This record gives sequence, C-alpha cells and structure tokens, in this order.
Amino acid sequence: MPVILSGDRVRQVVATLEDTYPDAAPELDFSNPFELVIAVMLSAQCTDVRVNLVTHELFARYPDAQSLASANIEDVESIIRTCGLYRNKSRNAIAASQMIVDRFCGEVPASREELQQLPGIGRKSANVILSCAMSQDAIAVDTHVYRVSRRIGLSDASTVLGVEKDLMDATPRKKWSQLHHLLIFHGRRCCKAHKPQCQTCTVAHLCGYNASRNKSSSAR
DNA sequence: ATCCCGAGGG
DNA sequence: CCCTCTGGAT
Repeated sequence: MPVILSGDRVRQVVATLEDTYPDAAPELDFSNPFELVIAVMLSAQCTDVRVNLVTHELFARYPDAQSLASANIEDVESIIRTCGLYRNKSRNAIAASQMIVDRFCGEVPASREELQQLPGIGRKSANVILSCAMSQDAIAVDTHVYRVSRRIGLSDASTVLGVEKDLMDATPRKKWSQLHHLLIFHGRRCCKAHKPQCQTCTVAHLCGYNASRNKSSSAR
C-alpha cells in the first residue's frame, strides 16, 4: 500500500535530507556542455571517480566536439577502456561529436528532444545536462531517484516518466536540481537497493517502506 | 558475488 | 517488459 506524502510532508522530507547531506552536489562537475555530454555518456555502469580520471585524459587530447568528431576510435577506446562498456561508449562519443558538429553547428543543443538525438544520450542523461550545464530545471530520474522516491512515498508510479512527473509536481521548480542530488545521495549512502540502512535513516519516521520492513521482520 | 547516478534494442 | 554491453571496486 503506497504512501503518498502531502505537500507539507514532501517539504519535510526534503528539509531533512538537506540537513542530512549538506554537501549533496553532482560528482560529475562539468559546466562545459560538451564535456558534460561526454562525461555523462561514459558514466553508465561506472563510478564517477573513474569517469573524472578518463575524461581528464580524453579532453586533454580532444578538447572539443570538432576534435573528438575526427578522432580515431581505437585511440578513444584505449583512453576510456577502464570504465566499462567501452565499445559502445567510444562509438557513441565520436558519433555524438559528429552530430554536434554537422547537425547542431558545433553547439551542444539546449533542448531535451535534441539532446536525446545524440547517440548514447537518453532521457536521464539529457536531464542531467540540462540542469547541470544549461541552467534549465529538470529532474534526472536514475535508478537511485526511482527507487528512493517510491520507497519514501514521493511517487507510486511504476515508470521513470511517472516518477519524474510526480517529483516535479511535488517540488518547486527551483528545487528540482537539489532534490535530484539529495535523492541520489540518500540512495547511495543509505536507501540502498538490497540492504537499506533503515536503522540510521533520517527519514525513516516518514517512510512507509521502513514501516512495512519492520512489520515483516518482527513477524518472523 | 554484486553493484556502479544507462542506453538501445527486441 | 526483457536482454545485452563492460571493467573495476568492494
């Protein structure tokens, strides 16, 4: 039985998480749109620490879309090899750069629809780019945001789009980006997929998921 | 073993 | 909905 929080309780959850994670911020810290496009693309199934390492080397050699567009794919592969899925990522990074150059006149497009035309950029990555490098308000729903939102009752939707909409409806536009990072931090540090740390969770008292876990564990 | 702030394709 | 692509960290 899902628990949908009222506006007041949403604010309470956000305020509590804000207090819990005062340093919540994107770990992929690129304000240059092109760099963020590539960094986000590389981040699938890979830690951000590693993305920061390989992008440092990658951008030293290919600083912009023009140079990466004409890069040798084997060179790109050798640079990003250690972050997994490297064949797809290399092909996509080059193809996306080429598309930026000859379809978008060398500028990273600033709409979600256009960003999603870039190979390797889906809805989640497009929203990250918009909110972190384009000063646009968007909520990127990744696996953490999805899982945490459903557990603590910010949404009972069963699709990424549904959760995204519920979060946008429940939160003032100017707080979307912050909410996104708070939920990711909470999902990584506490509200984990398999062993959630409900004992130390600062919003457990607001959380129906925690209540149902307590009930089922004390019942056996 | 299991998980990483996914995307594309069937 | 499902599956596959990948190496590294824990």
